[in-house]
Amino acid sequence: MARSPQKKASAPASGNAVTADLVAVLVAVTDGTPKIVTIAGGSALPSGPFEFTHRSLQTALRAWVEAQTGHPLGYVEQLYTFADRGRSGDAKSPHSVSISYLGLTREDKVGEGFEAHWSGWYDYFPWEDHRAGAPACLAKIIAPQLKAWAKAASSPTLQRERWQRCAITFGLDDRDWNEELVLQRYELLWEASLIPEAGRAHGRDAPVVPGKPMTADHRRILATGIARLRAKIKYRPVVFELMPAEFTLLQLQRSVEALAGRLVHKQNFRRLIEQQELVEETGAMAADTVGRPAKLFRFRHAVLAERAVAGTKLPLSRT
Amino acid sequence: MARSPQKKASAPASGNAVTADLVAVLVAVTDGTPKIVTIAGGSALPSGPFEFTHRSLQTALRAWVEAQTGHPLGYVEQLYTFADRGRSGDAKSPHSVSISYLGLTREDKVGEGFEAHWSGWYDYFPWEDHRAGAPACLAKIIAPQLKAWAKAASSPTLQRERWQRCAITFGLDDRDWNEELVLQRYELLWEASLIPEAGRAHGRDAPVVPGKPMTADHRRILATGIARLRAKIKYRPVVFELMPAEFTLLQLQRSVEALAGRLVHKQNFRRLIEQQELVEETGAMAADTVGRPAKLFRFRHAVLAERAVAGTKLPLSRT
DNA sequence: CCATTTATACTCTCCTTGAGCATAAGATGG
DNA sequence: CCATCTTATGCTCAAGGAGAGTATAAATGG
Repeated sequence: MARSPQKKASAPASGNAVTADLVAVLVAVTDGTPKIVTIAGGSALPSGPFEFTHRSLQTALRAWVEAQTGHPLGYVEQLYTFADRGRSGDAKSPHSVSISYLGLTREDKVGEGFEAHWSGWYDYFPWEDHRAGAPACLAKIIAPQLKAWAKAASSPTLQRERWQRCAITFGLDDRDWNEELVLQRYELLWEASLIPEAGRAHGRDAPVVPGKPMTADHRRILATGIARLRAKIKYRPVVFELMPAEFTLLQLQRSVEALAGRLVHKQNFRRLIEQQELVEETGAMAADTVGRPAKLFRFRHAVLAERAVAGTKLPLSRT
Repeated sequence: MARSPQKKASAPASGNAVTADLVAVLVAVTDGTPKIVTIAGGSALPSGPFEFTHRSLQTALRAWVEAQTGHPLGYVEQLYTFADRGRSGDAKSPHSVSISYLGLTREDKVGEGFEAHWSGWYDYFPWEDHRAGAPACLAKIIAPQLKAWAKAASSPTLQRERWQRCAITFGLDDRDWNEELVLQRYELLWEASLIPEAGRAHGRDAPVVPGKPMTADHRRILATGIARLRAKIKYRPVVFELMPAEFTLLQLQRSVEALAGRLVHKQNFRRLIEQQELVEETGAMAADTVGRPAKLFRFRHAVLAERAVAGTKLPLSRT
């Protein structure tokens, strides 16, 4: 337990040595697929020890990613810090604080000859992609398993409460799907022992929920990152960090949809983008297109000064 | 720099020992004043080393605060993790990672005989309280200083950019005040060397911006906490963590206004609270009141199940 | 020319939000 | 008892925004 304040003022105490790790969720969107940098065959997020030769965590993360990709990292945001005991599964390992970050780039910026590569994030969370309607695995696998878990509660009241939580979190029983609840959904599946990482004693069957697992709590960190990004794109112009220099409005829309995991109304999307003056025409038209050619746009960097701080909006509001 | 991923998988590395500190922003609202727990005569936030006898950071923080106040801590949320080198100002001190938390309680829950006591948070950020209109210090002191700082930039373009940032962030030049930009405002004042903690070489005058300073970066952490809370009350029912069991709608409104630092339209506030069914009547009426007696309400804890996750709203939207 | 695909311009309705008016129900001082 | 002050509470209204649909334009490949 931390000492109580009357015993000390504010100087940091010594002793209590731990190690500090950085874990990064590095996102890109290519052809309507949100991707993340993974290592170890897609079973882990890139991570490494933080070294204090840097002025700050942010600096360290940028330097690390730049060394890996050869390009500066666009948007960076701290996600969460974990310090759970035995986090690595080994109770004897030194205690470690893991500081996770979300970073946005473009896929083409990854350097050569690295173990790291890009994996689609829906490989890890297949139930999160609702662009073609609710995924089959939701109704066929997840909902029944959650129902069974709810039924297994000790009292009828608890059973009802459990199921209500499941229904709200996963949009079951005709409730609306809320794409921002990525972390809550993952944690609920964990609680119900439907996630391999939960590693509890299971009955006859191993957990059957689809989705690729990851080392330690990396999938939880990824869930945190996805949730944060899905929330962020609605009020900050961060999507543009994931776009090429020039793009059509449909490409932009597809990227937003890829991240949010749901479709948006095309005309309304354009209306919002244009009325906020987030983009400007380049004058050129898209070349390789099917159908009527679209104008090419570029991000108006001026808005970063005008409203980086003031907020923007995308048509992804709760219904 | 962190090692690049191709050299390692995901097991935490040893070496690189640091210490982990917890720093807490513990908030209560009494009589329309938002307060925080401070130590050292109000010059620091409560902080202490994290010990790994706890399962998680959250657990450690709760235990620590409970030991101090004798009551469980209501809402807890992680704020940010700092690991800046020389954070404590002493380059030779062991490197330390500071993990900050926001916690909500009630003032009456503080135990006896502790150095810790409550300080009004506007003592540290006088320019953040706009309930009685824009504070005088904004126009009289801050705006001129910022203007001088902007003028001091090397080129006309830079000068304009600086001033535009100032105007947006502080709502100058007839712009709207955005109460959520607490951290950006503090950082801008820091950048302009108008904050004692910035500790740069100053000209003839010491910085003159009003507001009590704090040790190290504690005031920055407090700014982060205020900003987070101001954002949060708009879409999560967290205000109730700060209210007594029974309250009138006006009391609730005053608490929201205290946190947000701005007034809200009374009738619209009630409309929103009631139509979301956040509260229920207790049947009793407020006793010690002036004017027509108000009904007493209590928080409907059912909404935590119904929509803890789904979101709520308060009439504090951007205009 | 046709169907098909995508782009782009409008329209329409419903709901939310900000704001104000009006009335009710207490206390207080004369 | 009345006038006045203060707070509570109910109701209306107008403007703007969001969701959804219609219509037309511009390209492609038969």
